[in-house]
Amino acid sequence: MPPVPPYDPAAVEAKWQARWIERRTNEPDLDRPARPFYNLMMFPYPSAEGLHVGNMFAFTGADIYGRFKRLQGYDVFEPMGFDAFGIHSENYALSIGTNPAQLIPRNIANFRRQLKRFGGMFDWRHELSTTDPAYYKWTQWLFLQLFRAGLAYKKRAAVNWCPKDKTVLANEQVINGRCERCDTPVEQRFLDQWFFRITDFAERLLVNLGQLDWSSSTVALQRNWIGKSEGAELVFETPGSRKIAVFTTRPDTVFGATYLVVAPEHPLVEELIAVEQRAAVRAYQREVQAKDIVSRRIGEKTKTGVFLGSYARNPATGEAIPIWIADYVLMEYGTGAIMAVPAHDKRDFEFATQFGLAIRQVVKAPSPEPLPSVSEDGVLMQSGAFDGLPCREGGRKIVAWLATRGMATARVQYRLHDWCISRQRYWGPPIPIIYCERCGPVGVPERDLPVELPFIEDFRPDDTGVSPLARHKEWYFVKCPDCGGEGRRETDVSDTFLDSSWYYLRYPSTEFADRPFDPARTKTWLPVTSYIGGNEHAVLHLLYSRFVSMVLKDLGHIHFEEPFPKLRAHGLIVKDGAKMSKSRGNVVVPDAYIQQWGADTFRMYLMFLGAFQEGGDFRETGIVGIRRFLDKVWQLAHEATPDGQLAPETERKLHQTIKKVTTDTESLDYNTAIAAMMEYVNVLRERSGGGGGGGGGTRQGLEPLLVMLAPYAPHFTEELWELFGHETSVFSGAWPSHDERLATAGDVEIAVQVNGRLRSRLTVPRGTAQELVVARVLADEAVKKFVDGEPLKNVIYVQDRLVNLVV
RNA sequence: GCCCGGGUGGCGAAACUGGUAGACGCAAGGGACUUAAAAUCCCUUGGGAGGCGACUCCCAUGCAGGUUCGAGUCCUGCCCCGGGCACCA
Repeated sequence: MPPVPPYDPAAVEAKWQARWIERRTNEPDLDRPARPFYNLMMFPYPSAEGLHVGNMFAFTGADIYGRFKRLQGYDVFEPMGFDAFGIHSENYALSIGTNPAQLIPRNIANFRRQLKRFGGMFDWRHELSTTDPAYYKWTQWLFLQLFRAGLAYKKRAAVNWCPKDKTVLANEQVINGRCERCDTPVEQRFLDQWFFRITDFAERLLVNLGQLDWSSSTVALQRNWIGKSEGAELVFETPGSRKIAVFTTRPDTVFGATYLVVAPEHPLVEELIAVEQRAAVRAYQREVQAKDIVSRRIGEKTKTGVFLGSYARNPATGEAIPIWIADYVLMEYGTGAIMAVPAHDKRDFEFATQFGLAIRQVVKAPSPEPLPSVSEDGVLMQSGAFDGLPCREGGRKIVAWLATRGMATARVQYRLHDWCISRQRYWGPPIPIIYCERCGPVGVPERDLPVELPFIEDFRPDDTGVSPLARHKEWYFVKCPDCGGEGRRETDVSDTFLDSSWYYLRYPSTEFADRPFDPARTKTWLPVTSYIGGNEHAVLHLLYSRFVSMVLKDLGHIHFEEPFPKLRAHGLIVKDGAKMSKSRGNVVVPDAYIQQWGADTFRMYLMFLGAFQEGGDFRETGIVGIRRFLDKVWQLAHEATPDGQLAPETERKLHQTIKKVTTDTESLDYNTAIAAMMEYVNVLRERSGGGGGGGGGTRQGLEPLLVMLAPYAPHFTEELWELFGHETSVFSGAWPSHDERLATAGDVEIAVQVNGRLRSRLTVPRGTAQELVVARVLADEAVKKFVDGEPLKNVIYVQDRLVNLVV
């Protein structure tokens, strides 16, 4: 027998990557697929550091699934692209003094090289980048669809402002109330911003969650984010007949409302200030405004607030109660005003204690507990005619009673806010609006799209609080498309999440310059068949994408409203127990590992690290185990005989392996699928008389293994598939099916217990009847010792698994 | 504080609807081959006790209880770790 050539991953992988391109292996027919399968993974942000192992872990897992579906006979479309706009890129570009327009293409080129090297089944004909004018033309189009449908509007809203850098900061750039770059305390500033009315879709976004086949963790994150609360709006009247509406989830506690709090920005504040409190209130309002948004929202230890000097009537008790302003009440939630029930709310209790306000208990908890007692399990007390009622029932009755006087309405409240899409920055698609002195804000007509982002030498944000685009005069001043009069462009760019909210629609249609997505292609390929990504995008990206799909469906552009009926979240790869990040300096780049071990080994190693949907800690010990496994398969294949019957045990193991690898790959349990293939290879090797020569397996035993292994180690299996004389790709083959009869043939070992404790084992043919098993067990010395002549009280028999004698 | 995960050998992890805990892999120890090393192959490996030995018994899945013939798995109450939300009324 000739010596087996060594397995040289670099050569094998280069050969097959070239051949896949030549043979167009990864390019499905997008127009006439027999069984379309859109295999999507979350596209990366092309950082300067390059693709890290976390990206590769995610993409490998998704790629395995796509290749698996391909082998099951689907026409799998697996595209890849780059999410390259945004503050991330811009800040990095600022820090190294390069324009992002020059930086990003370099980063993309590097990512593309890495993505090709790891062996993904990507259809590169359909690559896209969100920074490409051919792409963002349609991002702008999307904005205009929303604008024309009345779903985009402008509103003054608070932003974080660094007074030293004179720029708007994203929330992530504010660390402990200070600018992450210069450490200056950050302030709130109010600027006009574009918003999308996503809150109009809150209920639909919530209800639809019920029909989605998604990882439960992701569903929970979305549900929390939407944050539906059911409660009531109650009205408190002032002696001057001003009505102050409050939202509460606990209308049952209204008899315990001893004061009101309104947000410092509440429009009624002006009318409610008593003369003698004017100075104090003004000072407080200024103090609140000087805080940044982040630290205001993340509760501080001590509460602050000021008495307005006026009173309102509690609609239940008729008492006059004081009105305060405090920044623990937020203008953007509910009505911007609350009824404070210090006995039954932690925050109100803290505030009341601090300022010496009345505390009145109105709920009696089932077991005595100190105030504040927030449980809804108790019954009402000190609540007039409602005493003794359980909280929930009492709440409903109180609302009904107050409603007769127009003082209450049941209502729901969501915590979801409208989506602010404006960014006073440079690196994004310009929002396609022109402000005309005569016509107001006018959408840029479609024929004038894209509104190209001009190349600006100095793209730093400046002290005007508007985007650097405003400095580019010939870009900034334009004619109004409606009346031809003087106009100016909107200088804000849009949020990166708008770019990524529709990219899955673009992939199948990238070659069409005249439409965002081709109707026929969209009909064929969407919604996405399988979407795999990380939970870091569980909320914003996925929620915005769902919202955009709903809008496009309502406007008649697409035929579905849920873009991702099936979604799986992969786990996170961490390093030394911590998330990989540039600042921690623990980012692991895959290149060196691929260089040393090859892409196939490294792919499998990442998948073998732990459960795909749970993630794990990256270590390098153990890579060699995968390489040893591949070497064994390589050896077996080279020594394999062309034919020959499989031994019964081998055949049984093969069918068990097919069964397990099929179900495990389907459920993304890649680590156990790999383990099953390892077990099978161990059996083949025992059969063939160990390694180092002697026999090898047979092709019958190995070909199904190669197919099952192909999604995991695509280059490696192509090479051996070819060795076996196949002229087409292993991915043109068919996934093996198992024969249940063969998989379960043979003997089984049964556990023998006495009183639930394992005392012996017994090997019998599968399917042996209880009587026979029990008879043999009772004859067993090891068992007799424990039964000790006692009569059997009970015998538990689990077919083919266990017998338990109870004495 | 609330909502998700999770806690199993020296390490990464397995374990179907409750049914032989530790599959698979790493590391470690011993042996074979070799002038030697690497590579490869074979054996051992949760802890404890007993036996020359094939073996036998006890303990063991974060902690404390419970349900059950039987619990890593179900229930109750705690502790710890990771992630998300967070003054959301």
